[in-house]
Amino acid sequence: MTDDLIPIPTLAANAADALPAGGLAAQLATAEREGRPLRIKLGVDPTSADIHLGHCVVLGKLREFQDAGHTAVFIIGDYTARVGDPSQRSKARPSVSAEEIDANAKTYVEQAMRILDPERTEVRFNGEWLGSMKMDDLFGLVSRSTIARLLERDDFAKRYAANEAITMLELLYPLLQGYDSVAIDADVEIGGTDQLYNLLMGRDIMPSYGKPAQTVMTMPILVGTDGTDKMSKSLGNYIGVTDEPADMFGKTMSIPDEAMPEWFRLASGLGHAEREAAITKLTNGELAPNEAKRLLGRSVVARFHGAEAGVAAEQHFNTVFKSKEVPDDIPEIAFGEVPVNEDGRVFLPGMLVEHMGVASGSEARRLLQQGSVRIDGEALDPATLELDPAQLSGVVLQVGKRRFLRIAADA
RNA sequence: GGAGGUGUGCCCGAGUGGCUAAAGGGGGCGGGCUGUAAACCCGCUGGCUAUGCCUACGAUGGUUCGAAUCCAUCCGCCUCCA
Repeated sequence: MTDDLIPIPTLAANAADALPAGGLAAQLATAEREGRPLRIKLGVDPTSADIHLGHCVVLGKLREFQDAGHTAVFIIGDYTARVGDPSQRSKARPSVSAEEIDANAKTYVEQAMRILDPERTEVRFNGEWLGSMKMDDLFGLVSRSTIARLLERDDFAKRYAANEAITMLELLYPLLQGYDSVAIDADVEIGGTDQLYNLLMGRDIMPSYGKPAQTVMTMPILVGTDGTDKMSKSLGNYIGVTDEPADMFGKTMSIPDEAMPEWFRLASGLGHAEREAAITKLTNGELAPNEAKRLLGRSVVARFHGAEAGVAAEQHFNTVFKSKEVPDDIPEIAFGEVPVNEDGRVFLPGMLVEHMGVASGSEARRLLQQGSVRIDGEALDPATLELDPAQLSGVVLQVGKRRFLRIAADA
C-alpha cells in the first residue's frame, strides 16, 4: 500500500486494501504536482432511508480525502437501486418503489452530510446518465464483459452453486456501477470490502472508454453491536446517525470487548494517532476495558452530537445502569393525561401501551407479571392490573431498566 | 414445452388427522449477576380489560365430530432437462 518513495501517512491506514499497489500514492503525488484535487467516488444505493455507523466507515474515509483537499463525488444510485445490488442480497431482495427511493435519497444525503464536508461534495444521481442510456450504449457496455467474468464474483458463484436464483438484472449491476465511474471521471473509488468486485469492474472498463483506470480502496465492514454480524438495520445491531446520545452510548457499551479495536479504527471518528494510541493502551493493559469502551462511547456520540453530549451520555449511563437511579431527562406527562376508565381507575396495561411504548396489552401483562414495572423504584405486585389514579400522582413509572415516565402531581 | 422441489409464528426450522398458540434454535424482552445494554444463569415471547374468547401454519373451497396435517383449484418461490 505504501510506495517506497511516497509514503501515504494515514489515508490508507485503516483501509482493508488499496489497489493497485502504489496506485494511490502515485495519484496523490500527481495531484500535488498539478495542484488538482482528486475525484473520489462513493456510490450508495438508497434502498433504506437511515444510515448507521456502518455506512459511516466509508463516509468517514471520504471525509478524510476531503480534508486532504480532494473532491468527493457522492453518487446516489437512484437508478441502480431498482436493480438491487446482489452483494446485499443473500436472500430475498426487497424491492423498493421509485417513490421510496426518492424519499430515501433525500434523507440519505441529509444524513451523509453530517459526516461529509458539503463544500467539497458533488452529489450526483446515476439516473442522470443511466436513465437516458440508449440501447446501443447499453449493448456497448455489456459487451465489455463476459458471463465467465461476472460469475467469478464470489457471491454469484456461491449462489449459482447453491442453485439459487440470479437474475439477468443483477448480473448487470456491476457493469452499471462501473459505468458510473466512467460518467463522473473517478480517480479513486471507495467502498466496503463487499464492493471490491464492483469497484474493480469500474477500473476494468474505464480504459476502454478512454479514461484512466480508477484506483480502488476498500474499507473493512464494521460489525454490529452484537460483535459478529455486519452492522445492518434489518439485524437490529446498528447505531443510527440520528440516534439519541444516550442510545448511542448505551449501544456502544453493549458491544463485545473483542470488537473494540475494530470499532476504534472504523467507528470512533478519532484520528489515526489517537485511535491507535487507545488500542495500544487497551492491549497492553494501560487502559481498562471498561474505560476504553467508555472512551469509545463518548467518541461515537461526539462524532454526531458534539463532545459535551458524549460526556452527558456517559453520565446518563452511570445514573441508569450503575446507580440504577432515575435520570433527569425523561419524558413527562401531566396528571390529566393518565387514562382512566369508567370506574375511575387506571388500567395499567392500557397505560403502559399508551405512554410507555409497550407493544401490546398482553405484553404489558407479561411485564407486570415479571415484576418489571416499578413506581418510584418499587416493583409493583405482579397481580396488580388497576391502580387508583392518586397512586400515580407525582411519581416516576418505570418499565424494565430503561423506560421511564414522570407523571406530574395532581394539581 | 417437460420433470421435480418448496411455501409454518420476527427469522431459521420440526411437525402427515385430535394431547398444537404449534418442538428446537436464533433474535427480542424481563430478572439475576457484572466494569458493561458484554459473557453467563433463569424466565417470558400471537391478540383481546381475559380463569374465557378471537386470530394463526401461501390463498380459496372441500372431506371430517375434529385439519398446519387429507382432497381440489389457484398463487408465489426454486432447480433441472429441452
